[in-house]
Amino acid sequence: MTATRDRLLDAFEALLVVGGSRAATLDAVAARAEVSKGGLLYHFPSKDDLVTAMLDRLREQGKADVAAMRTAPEGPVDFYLKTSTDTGSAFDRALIAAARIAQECDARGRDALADLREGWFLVLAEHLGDNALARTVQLIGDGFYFDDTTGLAHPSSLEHVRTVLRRLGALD
Amino acid sequence: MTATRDRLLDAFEALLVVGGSRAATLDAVAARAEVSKGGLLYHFPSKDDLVTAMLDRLREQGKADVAAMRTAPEGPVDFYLKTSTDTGSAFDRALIAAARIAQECDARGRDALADLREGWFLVLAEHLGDNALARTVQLIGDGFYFDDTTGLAHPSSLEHVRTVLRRLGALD
DNA sequence: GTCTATACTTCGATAGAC
DNA sequence: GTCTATCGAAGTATAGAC
Repeated sequence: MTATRDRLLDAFEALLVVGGSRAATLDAVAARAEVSKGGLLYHFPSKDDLVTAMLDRLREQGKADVAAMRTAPEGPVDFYLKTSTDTGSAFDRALIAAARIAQECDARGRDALADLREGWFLVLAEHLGDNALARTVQLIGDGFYFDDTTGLAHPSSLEHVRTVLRRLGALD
Repeated sequence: MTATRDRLLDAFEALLVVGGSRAATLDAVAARAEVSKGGLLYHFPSKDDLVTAMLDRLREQGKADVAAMRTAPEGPVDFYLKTSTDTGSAFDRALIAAARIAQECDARGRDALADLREGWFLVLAEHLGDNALARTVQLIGDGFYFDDTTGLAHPSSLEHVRTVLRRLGALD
């Protein structure tokens, strides 16, 4: 049954998002997924395995996101900005969870995020035909992302950024 | 003697930067500051007190940074961008340490960062006379900051951003 | 102001029943 | 595939000597 497995990964991500790395203990994950700790450790023999599986799932979601970004009707830039601010989606939750892991200076978390960012950058650079502009847009997305993960998000920021990117011809 | 106190705060910050929240245990802080755990707990009766003191010191450094930003010869925008990427300064270390705390969903860490950001934003908005542009510059700084805290920084990013901001007239 | 020794809790992980 | 019981290590904090 893969249902329990995914429920455990969901619980792990949710705890990372809400309380950070210290809050995402095996006890807490098991309790949230309504499984005993023994049950958890059957699916993931160690906490490292839990982290790895979570990041693997994120990579899958990331591939789908990049594909959607390429064909988005509103264009890749606006799609990228919106998903950088969108809070609540499963992908967003997985992304924030990975950031918590990366903040513990875990190389796997950092690598997973780096690969995702590489995928987004390629699409942005190809669409804009301008590496400096693409990198700037990516940094703005990182900024949204940081603000989200830290609870610093400002409601009007997205519209402000759109205004400025229109001036640069990066957005319709 | 305030020397030991500051050495303990330095050690706490350094451990947060290098290894994240889980690595910054009282044992590790005491060892790094070359003090016994009992010695540490004399200065900071609980870990919460250690966090509070660290954030208080950050606020002091933050006031000085905003003041320097106002009078920087290169202008506040370039000053802000540079300090957002500058790794290694005491202020930068304190800032990253606060981000680690904020990532554990600690309200004090989030509030300290929010206040700092408010200070920077006011200077940017006043200098640029354009809230949308100021918010965009701030997000770019947040992006640099996120990349630094996660080990995702890209060496050419600062020059790329300068290129784009010159197009916008936000930089000489 | 700093140390050692120790109490108490929580964490990650193992063993074995069902 | 899931549970209970338990272990050893590590975490925070206290007590009391110096």
